Order: sequence, then structure tokens, then C-alpha cells
Amino acid sequence: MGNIQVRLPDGKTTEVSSGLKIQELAASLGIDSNVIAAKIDGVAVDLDRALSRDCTLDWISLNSPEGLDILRHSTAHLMAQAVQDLFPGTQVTIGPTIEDGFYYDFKRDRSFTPEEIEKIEACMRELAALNLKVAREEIARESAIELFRRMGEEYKVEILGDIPEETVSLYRQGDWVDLCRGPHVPSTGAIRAFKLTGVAGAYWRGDEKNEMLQRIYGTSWPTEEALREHLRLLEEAKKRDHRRLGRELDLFSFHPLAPASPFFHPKGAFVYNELVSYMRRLYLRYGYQEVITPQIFDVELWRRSGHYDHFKENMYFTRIEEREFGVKPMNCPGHTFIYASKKRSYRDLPLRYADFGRLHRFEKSGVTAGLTRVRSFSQDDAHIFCAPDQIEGEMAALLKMLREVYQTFQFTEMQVKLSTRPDHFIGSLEVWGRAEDSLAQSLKKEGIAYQVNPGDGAFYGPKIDFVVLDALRRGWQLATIQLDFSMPERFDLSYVTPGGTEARPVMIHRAILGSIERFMGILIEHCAGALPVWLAPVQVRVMTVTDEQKEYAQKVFEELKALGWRVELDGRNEKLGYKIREAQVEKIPYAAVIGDREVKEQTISPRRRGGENLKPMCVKDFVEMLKAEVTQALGN
RNA sequence: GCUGGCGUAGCUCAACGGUAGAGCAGCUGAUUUGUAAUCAGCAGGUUGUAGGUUCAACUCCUAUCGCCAGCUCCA
Repeated sequence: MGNIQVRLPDGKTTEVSSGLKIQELAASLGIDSNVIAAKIDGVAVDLDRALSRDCTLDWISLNSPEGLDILRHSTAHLMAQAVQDLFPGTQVTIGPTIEDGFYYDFKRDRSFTPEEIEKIEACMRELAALNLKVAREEIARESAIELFRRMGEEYKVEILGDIPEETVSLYRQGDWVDLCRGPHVPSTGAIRAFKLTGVAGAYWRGDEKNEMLQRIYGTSWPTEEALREHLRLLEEAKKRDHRRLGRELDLFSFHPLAPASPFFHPKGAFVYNELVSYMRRLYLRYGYQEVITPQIFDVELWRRSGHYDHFKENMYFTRIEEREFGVKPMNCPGHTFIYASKKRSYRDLPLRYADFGRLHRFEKSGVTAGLTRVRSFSQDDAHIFCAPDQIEGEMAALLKMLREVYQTFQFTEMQVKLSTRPDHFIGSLEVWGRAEDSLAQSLKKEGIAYQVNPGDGAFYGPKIDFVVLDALRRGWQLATIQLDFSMPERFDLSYVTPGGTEARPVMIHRAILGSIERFMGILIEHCAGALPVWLAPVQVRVMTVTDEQKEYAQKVFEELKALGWRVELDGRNEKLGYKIREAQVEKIPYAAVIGDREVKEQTISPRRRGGENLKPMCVKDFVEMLKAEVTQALGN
């Protein structure tokens, strides 16, 4: 065995004898114990791996994203070991890492009870304490198939059947073995801070036609502190849950007799309408015209549009006078009728029809959730009818509008996905290709990075989806832009070109907030219920210190009200601290405190939600301040 | 729809085979109070619904509805 040259992360090169294990090299270099794996020329490997050629070496620390991923994967293995120790006969399937954690799917006749989960967790701690060495082993695929078949692991055998390589790797810890690509932590003792977080059913390979497996979720971290911090964030998210805030702030509620259909209370309805007004103001500037269209249509319409063939499972139907009707799940077909109500010229295009019409979509029970997934909703929906050569300009305008909207709501980050032709589609392949290219071109032109989501388009055309990240960095899909050459065809839409010939317009389906319901839910979580002043159902609460100031407070209240501010008066016989607390809990942006001093000086003392006390000021100055705040937020 | 969990007062939760209890909210009264909770009293529940087991059911069983966590699907 000769010597080899190893280039270390610090740029220095060291000469070691071939066959030296990375671990041994690390020990000799005094590398800290957080290093749990390494990279040879960029490929992640176990510390147990021997160095056999000249290479560049990088350390993978527990604190790096790659290290965390390895830790979590190893924790999934540890869990699988515990499960098979405790419940012989349970088969393992797959156990990948996910954001902040991992899961492992098991084949077992019954599901895991909370008590069993506790037992599994305890068993995992014991196995971790044993600090079992995690050893990699490479064997021929055929031998692996033989091995897992003997062990009764049918799923592993199936997985092995799909692996093209002739050699596969196994990982052993104690007497437990699993098929795995690796790498893993060197020994189970590296797994320090973990918690099993949930159980759920999951279909084998994610297909509901397959048998259901039992999934256990968990999370794993380098330190106890990191684990605690993660659990704290989960608690924080719970506090922001819009379902909880919706009740606490008296915005909306649900009733079992109208499942998945929200009731907006006065304050919630105010916010809802204000969101719609906001979009209407934008429509004025961006050249949209609002239309109102029917709620139910003869199924004939849905047959023509393709919804009957491709969206029927999500629709509500009703029969009357021997005629079958479908409640609209989308506005688009209705808009084609307005388009087709007269002869159109190229001079009319683009035509932008906006519609806040109520939509109903049947969603399988079990998928609905709060405001984010409902059966009755409306969208800031619009359909743009334009000539093919206008697509680009429309897309650019749309992206500008979209950015403006997201900035207003302080969604500073977004991800973009281009979804292509699904299995169920209408129209020709050629037309689909054209539409997909158009969308991709537009994104490139605007310099927007995007991922492709194959097969995720609407049945009538490809789409661009926009996912925003909220304050807790959770992703939410809001906007969608869909390019449609089929609907104009199906409804035989046309316009007269400059040359006097007839041409087919293109339809762009688009929504920026998405559904108003869903957007409201996301916005509530984003701002933790503290809506910006312009959107808050109550903007100011005027409050007295004692009854002495009631008269003046009433005057201030009337004054603000007359100026159009949404204001309430709290003249109750309670301590100021009590009134302040209530206003704070209700997340009202401003409390206007009035005591004897204010009466004497004809001022108010505003207090911002959050605790900031402002100097006493006259009502006029206060109003100017509010105005400036609104203007700043809305940028106009 | 599927897997699992959970439904007790408006809200948060207790009681877990022996005829339902607390805090907050609500109402009444006292208190006139300066930036996140003044005190006292009162009222409020056929324990989601329908069956069943039992001398006895909030508690055990079955069905059903709803909610929650996932799977699948999606705005």
C-alpha cells in the first residue's frame, strides 16, 4: 500500500497511507466530535470509509444542513430498529428525512398507539446509549434480495428490484440491518436529541390504490437546546393558527351543518371585503373590468368546457324541472359568454374580466382545513382574452401586479413553479407545447427563477404557481397564472384581425390572492392576527381613565368616526390597565387614552399595539399619522 | 375517501363505571381607577348525535356527524 495525497478543507494537503480510515485521519488531526461524516471529492461518505486515492476531503458537521440530514436519517434507522425490536413481524419500507425531521413507514396490521410510541422512543434512547457502531457493508444486489427475502422484508425486496446497480449497501447497527445508500452517523451515540412527533397512515409509494402503511414522524437535532427551540417554534405556530385567531378575534367560525364553509362574522367580513376593495382599486389601475356571472349553469356548459369530464368529482350538481345543473367551480366558462356576446375586434383586446363570484368545489372530507381549504369561496379571479402576440406583454404586467400585491402584504420571498401537462388534459399536444414554452419564456424574460412541476397543470393549460413564505418561513401557494388555448377553441371564440380575417384569442386565467378565504387565513398567520392599520376591522379604541373624561372622549370618538376611521369607545368603569389589555389582546392597532391631562390640553395619548406609548397629540395630528401609515402601507 | 387521535359550559381544561367541576368570558353589585387582568356575588352543561352493555355510563361497545394530524388531492 502506497501513500496518497489528501487535500483538507483548510486547503493544506497531507500525505497518508492508503487504506487509512477517515475517522483515523480525523482523530489524528483533532477534528471536533460534531463531525459525523465526510465528503470525498464532494461525495458524502461515512467516517468509517477508507481513503484509497488522492482526493479532496471535506468534513460534514452535525450543524450543517447535510449533517442534519444524515443525523435525521440515522435517527429514522434507530427508530426502525426499535420498532422491529419491540414489534417483531413489522416490516420496514422507506424512511427518508423531511424538513426538520424524518419519518419511517412500516407494514403492520394495526397502527401504533400513543403508548407504543412512548415505548419506541424509550427503546431508541436505550439503543442510542449503547452507542452501537453503524457499519456499512456492500454486497451484490442478488444477495441482498436473498437476504431480505429470508428476513420477510417484502418491501425491501421490491425496492431492490428497482435498483439498477449491481452492488448495494447495507447498514448494520447491533443485530439490525437495513438497506440504505447512507451515509450515517458513525455510531448510535451521535443521536442525542430527538422526539417522535406523530403517527399517520400513508400509502405505499404514495398511491392510494396501494395498501396503507403506518408512518411514524420524528424530529432530531444536534443538541437538546436545538430540539427545545424547534418545539417552541411549533408552539409559536400553534398560537398563530388562523383557526384559533379567527375565533379569538371574532373573525369567523364554522358549523357542523355546513362543513368546510366559513361564516364570516362582522369583523371578518370587513377584512374580507377590504381585501376585495384593495384588489378592485388595483383593477382600476391595471385595466381590468369587473363582471358578474351566474352561479349555476346547465351541465351542457360544463360538458363543453371540459369540466364535466375532468372536474366532475369536485362539482356540486342539482336537478330541477328535469334539467341538470352544475354549481360553478370556476368562472372561466361564464366569461367566454360575455366575450362571445358580440363580434370582437383586435382593437378590443386584451379584454380583462375580473370576477369575485362565489365558487363551490367539493373537497373530500379529510382534506379541508380552516380557511385554507374550503368548499365555498371566491377568488380574485380574472380572465384575460388576448391575441397570441399580446401574451408576453400581459404576462409582464401580471408579474408586476403580483409583485406589488405581495409587497403590500409583506410577503418578501416567493418561489415559482411551472406546472406542465397533466395526465387528464384537453387540447392537442402541439398546443400544450406552445403554451408551456410561452410561460417559460415569460419567466425567463422577467428573470424569475422557477422549478418545473411536471404533470401538475390544470386540465386546460399549463400554469405558473407562486408560493410565498410567511413569517415562520412556511410556504403557501397563492397566485396562479394559467395559459389556455383550449377554452377559446371549445367556445369558438374569435376576433377580427387588422387584415379582416377571423382569429382565435388566447385566454389567461389568473388569480393573485388565490381564494380570498385562503389568503385571509394565510395573512392572519403571517401577521399573527395583528393586521395592518388599513385592514384592521377596528383601527382605534378610544378609552377613558375615569368617568370624568367621558364627554371629551365621546367627542374624540365622534370626530374620528366622522373622518371615516373605524373606531370604538371604551368608557367602561374599569382600570386603564384592564382596558389596555383588552385592546391589546384584540390586536387593535391603536389605543387612544384620555385622562384628565388630555382633557385639559385637548389631546389624546395614543398607544401602539405592541406597547409603544406616543406623546400626547391633538386629534388632527393623530389622524395625519394614521393617514401616513396607511399611505405608506398601500404605497399610493 | 383512507389511517389514527379527539369531541364535557362561549373558550381552555378537570372528573375516567356510582347521579359533572375550575379558571377565563358573560350577567349583577361595589370600586373612579394613567398604559397587559380590582373585588364580591349570580347564572351557565339531556358530557357531539343515535343505539347498545350494565343495578348504574362523561367514563365500556357499535354506528354516525364534526374537528385535528397525516396520506391522496388542490386555490
